[in-house]
Amino acid sequence: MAKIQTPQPVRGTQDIFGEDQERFQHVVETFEQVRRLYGFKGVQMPVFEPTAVFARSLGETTDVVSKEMYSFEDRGGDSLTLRPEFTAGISRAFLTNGWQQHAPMKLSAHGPLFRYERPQKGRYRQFHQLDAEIIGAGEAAADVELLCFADQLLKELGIADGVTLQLNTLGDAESRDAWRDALVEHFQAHKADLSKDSQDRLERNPLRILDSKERQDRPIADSAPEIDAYLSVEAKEFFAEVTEGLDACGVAWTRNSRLVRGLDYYRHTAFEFVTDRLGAQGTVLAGGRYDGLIESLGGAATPAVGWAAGIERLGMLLEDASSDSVELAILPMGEDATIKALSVASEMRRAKFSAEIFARGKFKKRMARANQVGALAAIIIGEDELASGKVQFKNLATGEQTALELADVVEKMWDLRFSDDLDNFESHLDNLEQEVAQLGEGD
RNA sequence: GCGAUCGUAGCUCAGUUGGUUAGAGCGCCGGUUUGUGGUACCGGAGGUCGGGGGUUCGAGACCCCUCGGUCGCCCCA
Repeated sequence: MAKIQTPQPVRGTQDIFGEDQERFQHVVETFEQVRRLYGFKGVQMPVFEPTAVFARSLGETTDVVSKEMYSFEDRGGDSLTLRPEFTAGISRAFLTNGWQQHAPMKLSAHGPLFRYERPQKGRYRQFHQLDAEIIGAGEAAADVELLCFADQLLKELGIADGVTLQLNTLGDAESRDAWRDALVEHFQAHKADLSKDSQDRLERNPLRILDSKERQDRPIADSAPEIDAYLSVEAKEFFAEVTEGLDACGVAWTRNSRLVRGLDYYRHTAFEFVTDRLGAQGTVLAGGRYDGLIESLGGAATPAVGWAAGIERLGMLLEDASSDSVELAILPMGEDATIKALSVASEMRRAKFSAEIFARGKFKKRMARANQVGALAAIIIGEDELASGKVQFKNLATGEQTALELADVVEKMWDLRFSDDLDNFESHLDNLEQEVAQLGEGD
């Protein structure tokens, strides 16, 4: 057979394995746990949709649609797009499945997303997000619940330290338009002093000048009119309800009146959980209220809020990855023992212990391997054991070794697992106590 | 899309102004010890020097192109 040059992976894609995979898995599992506490139903969405789902919802204006989507024609000639986000697809599903009858709906999803961007750390062309949406709820309590969910998720992941919730309001449609006009007027007046990039932004996306990184833009951006002066009474009231709710839930936040969203369908609440630990990709979880989106997809005006968070970025912030551990190592010696090991292994696995057979290489090496994977105990099966019907059971923590019937092994393993869990629990408690003590000192 | 920087073994890297068969540590496999986790010593496997082209008697090194990583910018749904 002719050999070909081994194909390289596609730029910006990753093979997630080992420690990275464990981090990834931990993020997803924690998300699934917390989402249940808040009553969010999981949904599975298609990975591709008609291009119109994203093009229409995003407004077909920006680079986003024209340059950063994976769009292609399928064999039937339809234009399809690999999903670059969850929100538009979920909104489409809400409309095409008649989910209005269930409103308000609390939905959560996670999976791969695709954007044609220049890869950097924490930024890939195929990446993965967690997503939470509340559709059909126009009240501030929905924003609060969603933010509490996000806050608790970050805390459960143990990465809330050094991550701050930045919060802003974009007001309702009239507030937003009035503010936008005032901003354009302000920037127009100082156009000559703006950076080249920001002069362009003035045409395309003036709100973005507010968070420009150009030094020369800062004075102009910082002196720009605040949204607060343009908020309608209702919008002001709405924002107050959100912040009061957050305070009541014990969610820490800071006001960032420079925080904006690029797209027109955003209303009221906008937020980002930001860290300085990931370089230029500091946003770890972001979202807002998008009351205008579902209407732009051809549905009835439907209020909605949501957020999304990058799984890779969350994973990078985790302290350390807990690895999948093997509880029981089985070391057979000789062919007959290997067969026996297979039956012992399945018996142990049916008893809900993770078990692994180490049959290759020197015996010494295998024992070392058993130790390395963190097994609580090892079972040794050789000719003697085959004859006697018992196995050697070795506690790898103490080195203590005894001959046992298989039924007794199960019992021993329960004991070992229990005391192991207890140890972990106690050291976890110690850590918590230390943290509490430090908090006390800080005050 | 723009700018910068890097790419040598599974991993981290060394490789003198271009000069014979490309090295080290860790890891892996084996031996001293074919029934016990550590250490030591000995041995072994593993490399299209990211890829292609060029300059040269000679290229891992120099030049061009290309692919990929990283860090910014743009964008960020």
